[in-house]
Amino acid sequence: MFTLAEENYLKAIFHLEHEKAGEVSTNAIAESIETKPSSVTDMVQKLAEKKLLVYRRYKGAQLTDMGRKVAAGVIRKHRLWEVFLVEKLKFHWDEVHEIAEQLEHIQSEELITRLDQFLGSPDFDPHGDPIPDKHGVLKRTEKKLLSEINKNESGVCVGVKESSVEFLQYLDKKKISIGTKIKVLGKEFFDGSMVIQVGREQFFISNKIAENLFVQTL
Amino acid sequence: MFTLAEENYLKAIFHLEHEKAGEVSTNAIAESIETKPSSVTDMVQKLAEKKLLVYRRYKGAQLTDMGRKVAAGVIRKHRLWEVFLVEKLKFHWDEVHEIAEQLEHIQSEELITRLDQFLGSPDFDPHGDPIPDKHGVLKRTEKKLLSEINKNESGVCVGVKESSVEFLQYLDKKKISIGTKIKVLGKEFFDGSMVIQVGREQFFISNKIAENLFVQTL
DNA sequence: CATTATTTTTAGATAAGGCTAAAAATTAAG
DNA sequence: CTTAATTTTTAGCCTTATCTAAAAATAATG
Repeated sequence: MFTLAEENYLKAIFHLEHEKAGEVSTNAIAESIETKPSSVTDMVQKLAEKKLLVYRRYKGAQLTDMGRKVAAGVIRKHRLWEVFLVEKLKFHWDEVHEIAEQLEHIQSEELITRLDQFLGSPDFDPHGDPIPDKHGVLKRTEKKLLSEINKNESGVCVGVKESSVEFLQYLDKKKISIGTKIKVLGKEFFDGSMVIQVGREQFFISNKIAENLFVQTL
Repeated sequence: MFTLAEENYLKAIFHLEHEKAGEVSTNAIAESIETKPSSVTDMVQKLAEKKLLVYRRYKGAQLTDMGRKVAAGVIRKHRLWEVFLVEKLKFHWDEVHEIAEQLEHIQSEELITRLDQFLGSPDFDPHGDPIPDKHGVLKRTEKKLLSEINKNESGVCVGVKESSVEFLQYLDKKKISIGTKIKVLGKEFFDGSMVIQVGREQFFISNKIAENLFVQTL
């Protein structure tokens, strides 16, 4: 249906549109996709002819409903494959991106339907990013930093901002991983440190920790 | 490492070399890969420069050890993915070829190592074709038609020649599938019909059945 | 508001992979 | 063993996706 290059452009534009509203600039696409602006101009013109996006010279590009749907489909595949790699093949969550980058382009509706079933129709990938449903709809969720959560609120850990070995090992030690529920019991104005509850344990964390952990509020 | 087109050429030549010995002709490659002879000439010259095959003008191509290894690697991936699709995603064995044709080009040594483990290091794909090991070595096996087996010999069902629905349903009814052990108890010269043993059952089959069932003798 | 600076586009080139048409080798046939 | 048929190769062109260099549009600045 679409070429590898086309899918990659649509995916990049989709992500950029989620970062800031309005038209996506040629340079922004070029940077995100690691190519030259002139190449981007070429490609967006082709994609515009195919009605996958609206393009205004010198202004930028904006996905059409159709373009958005195609992009979401690619992202859905990417994230489902990531779940497969981590859950079934026991890869570590930071090793799977490149492989999923290839797998996301495999063309077969049926394959994805069955893969999704096989994985138990997961809602999030191993990095805590939401998986679009088969219609390209992203589950509307509020992903925030733990540091933004108020006292007595809680959220589910869905990812990390930093992913250094030290940080991941710290989380491991504290038994925090994707899906772990965290409740904020107390919050110190002065330095942003917190007391949180994880499972039956309650403990203190510094602001540095809270600023690098993404949680999902329901 | 290698492009999609290169891998497909190497794979096709590998298969053709197994069909008949000696150099593989340009036309044969063109037919197998559904392309024009002139395109084949072009590509084999490139592959010859990369030392993946030896090419003599007007004579044909022959894989080098390296070319053979690359081809076997692609075939290994293809067949492992087929096992995955059938065993894990519950595809029917005649639906998986096209998808595996895409998956075989995913580049990641580690992925295949883990996939192989996940599948329990299978020796055969769902069609009964042997899966090369990680060094590209094919398990030396004698794949024959059941009709070629002598009285009192036995073999393991590894595939079918014909794959019509009627035939597959017949096999189903007789509880014959990939991996089923079959022993030839008697053979009629006159019409090639046989009496065979499958599990604890003994029954009669016609020559037509015996000529469309591949078995593996050890 | 006129002049830089930046961003974006155009024009022309390149590499991979494929095609058609015509030329050259090889093989087959009389 | 000479001609016809077949196979293979060469030459030239096309498409996709990329690049560089230069031109044009937009934005920023004094």
